[in-house]
Amino acid sequence: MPEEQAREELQAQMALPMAENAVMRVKVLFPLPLFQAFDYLAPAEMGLSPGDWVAAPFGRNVFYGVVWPADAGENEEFDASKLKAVAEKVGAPPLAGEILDFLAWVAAYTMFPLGSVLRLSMRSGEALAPPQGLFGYRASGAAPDRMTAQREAVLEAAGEGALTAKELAEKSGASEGVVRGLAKAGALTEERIDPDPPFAEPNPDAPSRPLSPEQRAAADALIEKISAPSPSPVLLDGVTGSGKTEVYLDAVAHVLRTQPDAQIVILIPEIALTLPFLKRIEERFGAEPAAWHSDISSAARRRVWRRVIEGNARLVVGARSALFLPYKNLRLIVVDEEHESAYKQEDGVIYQARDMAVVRGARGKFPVVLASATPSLETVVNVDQGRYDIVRLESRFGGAQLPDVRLVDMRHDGPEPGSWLSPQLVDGVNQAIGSGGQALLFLNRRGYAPLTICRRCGHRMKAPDSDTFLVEHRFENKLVCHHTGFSMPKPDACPVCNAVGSLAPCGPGVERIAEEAAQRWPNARRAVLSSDTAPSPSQMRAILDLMRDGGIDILIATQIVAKGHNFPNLTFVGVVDADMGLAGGDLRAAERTYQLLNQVAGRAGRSEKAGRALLQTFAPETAVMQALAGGDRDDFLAAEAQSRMDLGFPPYGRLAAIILRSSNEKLLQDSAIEHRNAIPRADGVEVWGPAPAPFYRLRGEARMRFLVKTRRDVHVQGFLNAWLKKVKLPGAVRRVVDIDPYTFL
DNA sequence: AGCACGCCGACT
DNA sequence: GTCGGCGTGCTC
Repeated sequence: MPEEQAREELQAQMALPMAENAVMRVKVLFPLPLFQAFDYLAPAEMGLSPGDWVAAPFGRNVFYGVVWPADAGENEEFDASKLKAVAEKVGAPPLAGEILDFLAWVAAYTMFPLGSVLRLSMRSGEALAPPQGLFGYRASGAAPDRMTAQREAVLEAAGEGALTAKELAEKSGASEGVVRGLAKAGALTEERIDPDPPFAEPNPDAPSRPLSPEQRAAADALIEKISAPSPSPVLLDGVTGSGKTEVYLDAVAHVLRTQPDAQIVILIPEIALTLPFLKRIEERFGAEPAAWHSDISSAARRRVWRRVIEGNARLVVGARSALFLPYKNLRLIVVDEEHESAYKQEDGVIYQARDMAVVRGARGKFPVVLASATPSLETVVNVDQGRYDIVRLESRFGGAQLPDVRLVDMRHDGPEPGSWLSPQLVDGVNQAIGSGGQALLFLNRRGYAPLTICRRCGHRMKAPDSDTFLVEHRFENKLVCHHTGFSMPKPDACPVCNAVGSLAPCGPGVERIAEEAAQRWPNARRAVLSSDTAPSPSQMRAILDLMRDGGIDILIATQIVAKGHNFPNLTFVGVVDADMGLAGGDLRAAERTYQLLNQVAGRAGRSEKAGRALLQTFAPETAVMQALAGGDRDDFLAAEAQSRMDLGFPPYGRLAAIILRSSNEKLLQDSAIEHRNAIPRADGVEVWGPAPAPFYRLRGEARMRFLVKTRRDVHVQGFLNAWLKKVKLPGAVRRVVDIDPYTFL
């Protein structure tokens, strides 16, 4: 066994006093779900230090890992006979800067294994392997001995840069054999091509539209704040349509200009928004930024990862996972739409990317800019308490007016039975399309009806392996579970009482609103936009472009429409069910409703045309609805803050959820009881549960939940560690800790 | 994450 | 009598 041999050799060397043959011990962390790094032997001449990449035998495999810093005060002595040797040092640049510290912090905070957190930084599996030999061909200028039509076509196709045989064959229509033949004949020269071509340098001074005086002032204020020696995070608070993107891009330009080695990442919440956003960045800086999200190809992933760790990708735009890339010299993070719940990662390592961005900035002593038109309460409180700075941008760009937002009290002014649109809403649409404008009907619910109920026995149609109601999708004649993706044809008879034709749709989805719109406005050009009608980004783009260009009179849409789109001719927005997000006891429900509806209403009147929005609600007196109608965001936030303070909820207290799940219900219940019996007594801590999680059964698994609420000064992780280490988990029960839970599912 | 070790049901 | 199910535990 070469491994054993290597170890024996190293151990033999240890006995020798010569320094150049000395063996040292290093800690190696693997991207596996393990809580600690493991000790290895390595020859001193390998010159390993923390952050270096190595390959090391672990169990029966050899894995890539990272040399990890030794714990402070760790024993210097070690038993070499128990240690294996590092297999090799990998020729990739080391993890540098704040990242090791940051990863350790995230692991301790989220309570996930350190190795799992490291994996977030290694999401390009093959990036550490030596680059595959990739050869390309270019014309040598020499003519081949014999010329044929196909050879001619290939030489014609060979251009400035080297192209692979495959590319040349595709371009010329000849086979790869012809290409190789020409290379052999000396008419094409073969050369290695870089599988990871570098990113073009962004130009901070590329020609761009000048900022308005207000934008200029905001950009200057932002630049001043981020240039402080030890900058605080800055909230860039700008109403929809104020051009805050241009403002923070100006700050990005400043960093690019003044720090020639600096890297910058802009985090955005939605992958669907990436393409148009990338184009915008490219226009501003005259170069394509490095894009990172879960959907990119493995080749692109590898390229970005390598260029990022080398420090050669200076501007990265990405989804939340881009925060964990191994930047060589990260100097600025921008979190766009910081209030978006998409920043909360819910599978694997559970984290809040916006909050972790702030942590990474603090560890690396660089600025973090949080941008939003409707900042989260957490961020606003951080500003009020002086932990964050703020820059405000108050007026809409180009003289556009904020829409006039009013409420329809559904208790008195609701629609006729069998209809979902109140007379006022119908009137709003009529006025808009009658005067050559466009209307948007917003309902954040896919499908035709959210619930199907048997009129005879009262049975509600549920997914077979989950506690979720099936949503009718009439276009496809299916019943669909929106949580698990289960779907079935809509049955003719009730599966419980067998009554034929008794299954009745309850409540509206966008498809049902579309049906009503078709009856009311048969001559208008209508379209439905949801993830069902536009499953791919390009289909979505097509509908949005059609809307922008005036090809649609009435658009019926879910929240897809809320962000980042500009419809210059949209003059009316009707919100079918403004109360929808308020049900369900989520502590951020009101805040999210405010953010979403404010954003939707803000779609109207983005150019010179005045806009109007009507919100149908059964609770017009609530603080959210009053804030939406009166436009006083600060009053609303103050009311929200007060109620969270009264309840001791975040940001005035801390929350954590423990979720136990298992397909073995008996084991799950026993384990839940065992957990309850082990809850330690602690000052300033309340534990609720065990309670069945909402959707108790999901994909055949049952789930129980504990909710922990503590005072802000309590170290929740310490409490949880003390508690959870007392309970041994049966293998069939999975346990997940969610620090700062958003949804309690 | 892998992978082995270890105890209980249907097969050559 | 064995093959193999996946529950449990370990990897420097």
